[in-house]
Amino acid sequence: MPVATPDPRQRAWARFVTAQAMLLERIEAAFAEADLPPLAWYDVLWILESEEKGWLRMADLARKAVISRSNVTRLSDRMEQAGLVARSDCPVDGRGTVCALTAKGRALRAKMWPLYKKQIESLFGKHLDAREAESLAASFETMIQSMKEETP
Amino acid sequence: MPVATPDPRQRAWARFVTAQAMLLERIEAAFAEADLPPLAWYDVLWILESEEKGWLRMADLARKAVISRSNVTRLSDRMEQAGLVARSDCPVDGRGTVCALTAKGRALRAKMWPLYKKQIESLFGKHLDAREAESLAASFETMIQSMKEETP
DNA sequence: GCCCTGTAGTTGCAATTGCAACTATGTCCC
DNA sequence: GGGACATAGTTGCAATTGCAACTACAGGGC
Repeated sequence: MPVATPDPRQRAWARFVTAQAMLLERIEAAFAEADLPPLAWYDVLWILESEEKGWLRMADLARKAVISRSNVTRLSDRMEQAGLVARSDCPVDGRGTVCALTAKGRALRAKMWPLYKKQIESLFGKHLDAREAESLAASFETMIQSMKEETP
Repeated sequence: MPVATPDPRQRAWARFVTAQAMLLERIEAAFAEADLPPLAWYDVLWILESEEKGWLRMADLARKAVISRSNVTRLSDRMEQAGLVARSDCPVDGRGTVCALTAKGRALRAKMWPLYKKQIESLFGKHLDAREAESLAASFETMIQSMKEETP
């Protein structure tokens, strides 16, 4: 990732990559230090909690969490063992499995959020004014949308 | 990462996390498909090439690439085996090791760049105008700086 | 010079990840 | 209804990563 390049887009990319690595590293460290599970667990819990129904098919969960199919399987293996989610056969598709949030999972997410929020604010949000944050959110949203459509 | 939250900073963070995962996934896939090494290799090659001297102490390389100490060791093990870098004892510090770019490493970076550039442009740069790119680069730069200073 | 403490890099080991099978089921078409 | 083909999820295996020792050397105080 060129740094001396005059192209602002490439500069933006270079900073993005570095910032991304540093931010996630710090946040994971903060969770670990507080004896909390990794960010990926939070992500899954939040995704499920955001669903009205409280559950999701494995493949949908994978897509929303942006992780591979085998990765969701393993991740939910561990989370199920910890009692945070519960899997069961999908009633409408014999091949499918649904992954549902448990009360314990909901509680853990709630417990993790204050720390996560604090980290987001102090490492990330603090350096953005409302205007920049909106713009950044919009830009990333466009990229995400475009990548999603890429292979529909 | 709350999505329905009204706070634009949290929205920005949520999109950032998702975009980051998708972007890196796509780029890694593009490299893999072209039978090229992963992004981390490119990073190391570029970091070394950006140094006037063409080499760096292991710890500095780790810091610049934002990876752990043991990770640089392993990464440079593999890259050295591939002939892309060469390690030797540091002349001024008996404990140290320097990692230097080889001609082959330089060549590989040059070979990877066009594809990488294409990906950056089509997935990321395309969705930013110059103004947004500048702003984004500046914001991330601030975050990076702040995190670096955090533990000096 | 010698001891004590700190730093550089590496390595062992356990955990996580990715890719390529593999199994089971659904869907389409005849 | 039966077979071909696609899809959902899981699993084996190899590669990568992270953390905690561990070794080797540096630097300061005596």
